[in-house]
Amino acid sequence: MSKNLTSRTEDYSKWYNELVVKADLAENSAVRGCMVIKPYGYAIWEKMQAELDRMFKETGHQNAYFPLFVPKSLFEAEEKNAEGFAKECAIVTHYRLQNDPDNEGKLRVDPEAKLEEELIVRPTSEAIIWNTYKGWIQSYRDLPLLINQWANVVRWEMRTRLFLRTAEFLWQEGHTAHATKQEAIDETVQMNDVYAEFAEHFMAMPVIKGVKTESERFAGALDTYCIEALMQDGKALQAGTSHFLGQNFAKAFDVKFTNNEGKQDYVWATSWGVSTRLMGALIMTHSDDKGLVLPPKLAPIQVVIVPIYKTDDQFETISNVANGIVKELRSLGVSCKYDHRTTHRPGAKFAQHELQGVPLRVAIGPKDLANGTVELARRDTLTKEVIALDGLVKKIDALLEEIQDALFNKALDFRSSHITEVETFEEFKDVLETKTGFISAHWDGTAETEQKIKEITKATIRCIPMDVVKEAGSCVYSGKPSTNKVLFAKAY
RNA sequence: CGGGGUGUAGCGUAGCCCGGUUAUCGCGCCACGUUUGGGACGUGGAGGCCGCAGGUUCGAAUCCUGCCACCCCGACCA
Repeated sequence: MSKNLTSRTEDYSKWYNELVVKADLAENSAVRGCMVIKPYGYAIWEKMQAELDRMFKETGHQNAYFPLFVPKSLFEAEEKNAEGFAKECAIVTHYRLQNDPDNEGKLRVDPEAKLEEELIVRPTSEAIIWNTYKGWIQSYRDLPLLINQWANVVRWEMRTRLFLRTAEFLWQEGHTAHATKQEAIDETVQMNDVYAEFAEHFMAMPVIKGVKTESERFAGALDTYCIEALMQDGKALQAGTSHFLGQNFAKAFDVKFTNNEGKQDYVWATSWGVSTRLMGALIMTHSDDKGLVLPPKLAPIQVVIVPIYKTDDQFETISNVANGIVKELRSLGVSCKYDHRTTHRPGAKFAQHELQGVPLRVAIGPKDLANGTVELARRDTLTKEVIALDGLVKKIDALLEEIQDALFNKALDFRSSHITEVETFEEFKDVLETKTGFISAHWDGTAETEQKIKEITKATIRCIPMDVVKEAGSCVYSGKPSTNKVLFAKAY
């Protein structure tokens, strides 16, 4: 099992390098904490993007694009939001370079080219988007406005972590405007559900849907809904969030509309997002020591065929068989690659495809040609069997579904066995130390208790689950009355 | 910004304490040959401002000073 994967990249550098490299572009690197996503890793992101995008459109959303730069005056308009992000902003102050008179061959910032107003590189786009919406919304007939943006954002974190907290990351951010409070709340919950469905159905990653406590809430939101996943090392990961913003942004950016009674009102808002952090989640949910394990629905290549041969004649015959299989699989919508490289031996190819997490591998050699068989190997169980070439394609099609389910069930079993109900603080600390995972415990609802528990144990309240059972109890820390249990965990 | 650690070839490293031939080894890379059912083997080859800048010395990867970068632990973190 791969533990503490992202903070110990050196241990996994071999296969991490297949996906991504940490940026190291210059000696005095300003791009520190960013990442270069290599083609194979990006192909996984594209698969995720495509499915999410389809789900957004099925729920009535459209894509649009807004500027990278946010003028400071706009950024500061919604106070809580600005305050929340102020400490992690990259700021553009100048627009021109010039030759450095004191340092030949070098450039310097032209002191004459100072911007009148600084531009903030978006850490999130609420400000620029709501400023734009102001001009788009006049009547209830313009609502709801359901827009999503695929973009990059920059958050200058003091400490970065590959995939989970990079200084620049790719994400999508949905920003919607509604005529009523209830409609906005419904949208917030709906999009959280979409995220949960994506995580479970495509990533094969079970998640817990819930609501954040006030202290974990998005800056400027009235409520933050989230999906929380559990990684193989027992730490929780916030995999997606959906925010009910109330009328905060509408008031800050003066976005009013005339309702069907002819009265002016501020619109109700939501925002929701998931990022390349999901790739970290995918890796840390399924991978093993041999490398990635990808669920078939997100694998850029679902089946790889490796030829084993001695002579050119054999290679040609095997290639004919392989190309036939490729054609058949593709007609079923299975993505398939025939690895006909002559520069690598079979063993090296096997290892590489395992590293890249290709769900199924077919090997064809002289023995198979003689017997009318192939060797079929599963990435998730690392098992292989020799089966008849006849019926192979059907078998593969069924097996891909089986693997998708098996991965989800394995992850679900792991999570189920790592949710522990505790009644006392001693138990709480003990489970955190020895067993890890989620802890379900009573909490008195105060930020003070939450803070104290965090200081003592480093565990935070991940969420109040949507399906929480109301039951009277007493707080695991303070002993004060509580109406329901909440989920704690150490988190990334 | 505090505490600790590390910088030597694309990657991983030895050498540093105690200065002295042409800077060590493995992986990877290139050429040729033999190979090919789980990361092949042999022979040959390429690749180094030893993090940067000063200093001490006949001589510095090694000693001294300053700087820079990275990693880990904190602080911070929709």
